[in-house]
Amino acid sequence: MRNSDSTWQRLTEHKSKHGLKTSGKRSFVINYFIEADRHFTVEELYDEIKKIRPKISYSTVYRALRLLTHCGLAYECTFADAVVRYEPAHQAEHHGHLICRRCGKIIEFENDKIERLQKNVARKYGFRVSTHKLELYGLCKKCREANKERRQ
Amino acid sequence: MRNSDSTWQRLTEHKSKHGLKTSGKRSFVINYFIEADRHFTVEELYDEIKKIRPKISYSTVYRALRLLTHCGLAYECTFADAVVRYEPAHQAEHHGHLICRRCGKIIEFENDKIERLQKNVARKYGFRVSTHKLELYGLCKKCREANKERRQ
DNA sequence: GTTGCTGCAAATGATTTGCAAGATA
DNA sequence: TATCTTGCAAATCATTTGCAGCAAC
Repeated sequence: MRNSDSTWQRLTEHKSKHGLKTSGKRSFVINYFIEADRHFTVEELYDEIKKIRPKISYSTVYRALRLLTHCGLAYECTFADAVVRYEPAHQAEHHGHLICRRCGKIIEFENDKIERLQKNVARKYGFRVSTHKLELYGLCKKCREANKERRQ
Repeated sequence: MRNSDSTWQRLTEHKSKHGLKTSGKRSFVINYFIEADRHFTVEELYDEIKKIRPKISYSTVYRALRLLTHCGLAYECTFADAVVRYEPAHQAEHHGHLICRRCGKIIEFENDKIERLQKNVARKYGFRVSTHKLELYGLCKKCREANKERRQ
């Protein structure tokens, strides 16, 4: 399912719809993001790409991410640290995030039951839900243990 | 429960702990926010306050909101429009938001079942959850009806 | 050849901060 | 009097944009 033909199809459509040309640099950024299939801050993405293709500029990374957002292949997501991150859209659609407040680790999860309950709640208020965002903040196992040790 | 003595107690503690003095302007902003008991962007809060106390500056509003955040009486929350909002802490702790993508209306809700399921999921991954954030985006009843009318 | 893409530097917008003057303790 | 608070303007930070030169069609 992931990064399926439909991803590339959507890109092609977007390209022809907006009269875009193909460019090696932009393609590289887009591919890198899609293949990595995980969260990035702009800085993280730029730094990783710079190691491989040092001539790609910050602007190009920004512009590629904006393109991905516009054609629905990436979502902006802002966790509690107020830093903007981008995540592959197929991931964003049906999952929540577990975020460790100490080490910053981010785990994704899915849960149909929660989703069904969300829809019920929404209906009660006359809403129809199209997307949702669920973030659970706390401490992961490692960090809880690390905290314990420090206290001893 | 809301805006109980403990709110003012926490403010007093924070004041003495950090050697703050009492100032009419800062108190006004803090009071206004706490009594209003709802979400604000900085701009919204500033604009409303300016009507009543025109001599209060943007900086003062910013500084008051930072103070409230630091002593745990307000939370920053960023919905999908990427605009920073502040909300009273007692509200943030146990509820989700329903957000209409068309008119921007924000409704709060609580749901124990969802919370319990969240804790279960977290446990499965070794996490202990301290706070959570649940946002459901969609269309409210009014906006769905408005959309229908336009289509006819 | 026309139009899009890129890097750079400059612009923008939100937020923070330094500082001098005013207010509180 | 000593220290905190305030408004203003300047600084900062992330992000966007104008433009001249390069690249794709």
